[in-house]
Amino acid sequence: MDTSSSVPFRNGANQNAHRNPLAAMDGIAKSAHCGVGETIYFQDDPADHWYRLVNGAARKCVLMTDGRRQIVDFMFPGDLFGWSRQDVHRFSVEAITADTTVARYPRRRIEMLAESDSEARRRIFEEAFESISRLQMRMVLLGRTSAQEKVSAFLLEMAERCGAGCGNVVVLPMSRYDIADYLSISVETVSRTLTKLRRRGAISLDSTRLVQIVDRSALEECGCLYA
Amino acid sequence: MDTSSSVPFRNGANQNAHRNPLAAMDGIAKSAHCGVGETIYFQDDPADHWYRLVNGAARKCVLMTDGRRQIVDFMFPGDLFGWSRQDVHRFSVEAITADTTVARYPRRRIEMLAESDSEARRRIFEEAFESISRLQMRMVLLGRTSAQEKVSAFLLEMAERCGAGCGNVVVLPMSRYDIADYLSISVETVSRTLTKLRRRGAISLDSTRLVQIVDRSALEECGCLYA
DNA sequence: CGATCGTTTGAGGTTCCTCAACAAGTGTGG
DNA sequence: CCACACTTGTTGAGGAACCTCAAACGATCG
Repeated sequence: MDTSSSVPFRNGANQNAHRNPLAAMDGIAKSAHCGVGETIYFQDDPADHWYRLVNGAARKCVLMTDGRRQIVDFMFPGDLFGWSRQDVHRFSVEAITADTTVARYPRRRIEMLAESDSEARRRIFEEAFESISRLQMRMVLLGRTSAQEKVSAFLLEMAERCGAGCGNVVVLPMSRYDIADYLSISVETVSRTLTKLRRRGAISLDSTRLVQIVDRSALEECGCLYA
Repeated sequence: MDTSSSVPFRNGANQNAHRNPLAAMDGIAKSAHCGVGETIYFQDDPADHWYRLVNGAARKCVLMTDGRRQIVDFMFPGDLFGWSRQDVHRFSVEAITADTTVARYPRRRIEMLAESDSEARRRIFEEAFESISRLQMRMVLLGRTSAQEKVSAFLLEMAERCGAGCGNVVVLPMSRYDIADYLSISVETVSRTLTKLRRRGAISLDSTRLVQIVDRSALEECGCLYA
């Protein structure tokens, strides 16, 4: 937990240019490699940069006054984050995997770009709407009452967002603790629920982080309750 | 529940021009008065209009396949809603109070406005970020485990968003059922929790819909756990 | 090799959901 | 005007789901 230290940013170009509304600015973007648990930006840091995840995975979290942690979102390659209407970030973002790479864009320059380039502007807008859409879907997920529904929906979401190929094999980059804080249930319940899903034949757990969706409809029955 | 019928929109200008990034378009906006329970737009309706709540209150909801309803957000005067990256709305919006008034703006015209008017564009952006910010805060709220925390946070949110004057008197426009579906707890628990808060002297319930915050710090202790 | 972390499983306790009943308020029709 | 149905809100009892505490195991790392 206390391994967190701020990430040093370096100049450099980025790969992963697909789905990147800020591609025109990649020349001046600074990129950084982060170790596991390293903080990309802290809660209450000045919000004068936007970020784009180039590689790896990251978590966006809040720390409560009572010590509990909540994960608001996970970030995967291509995701844009760090925008804010406020002057400071209301969440902190930490790298999850060892090979995490982030590109950092100056907020002022982004605003200039959005002012001058209507195509870039349109794509930034789309990205923002995408973010709203994902948040609302996630809200529906969190609204689920039972742990089974939550975990099932989580697995389907991960298969969608970071699944390999066919979409039925998921390598989870995050720990059970992260999943628990993301779904607002206890670690033990996450673990128990996964075992239960495995016993039922809905998934197979080849290793702790490697989940294979065997019976997708069984998961959807639990976790995909909105029409 | 089945009183819902689509709202007939009429031409007309709007009051409540404060905090309205679409003020320039009010001339062509159509406004409508809605009765209690009337639907402003349905889930899966084509998303070719934006809306702004002029008066009253509304709820944005999803209907699950198992019959449960979830309320994603409440809308109050000034709030902009109905935008979507998709072609169809993913939620439905229904009026809560009898005196609800909504202004409807054609999406295509909004896009034109955003293209030509940089000030309007900036304000639309701000409104979108505000929406994201509120959604994330709400996610933190939903992540709360106990019913007390949820209800406390809810009351504080309502005092903020639709409180009268000093911010300690709240006239709730929504029913206990709405609150339950908003917080993802049962109606009975909402009712029980409110009585418990009243017995503790944190609030007073002058009538079922009229809540007065007596001991704000007691609520904040429960419901405002993020720093 | 010991220490720490992540994961899983068990036992007990608490919270909340479900079912049920009841009271108060509202609208309708006779 | 009252009887009636219906909606909304409150309270109680029982049971299920989940949280907390605890212990054990494997993996990783210094």
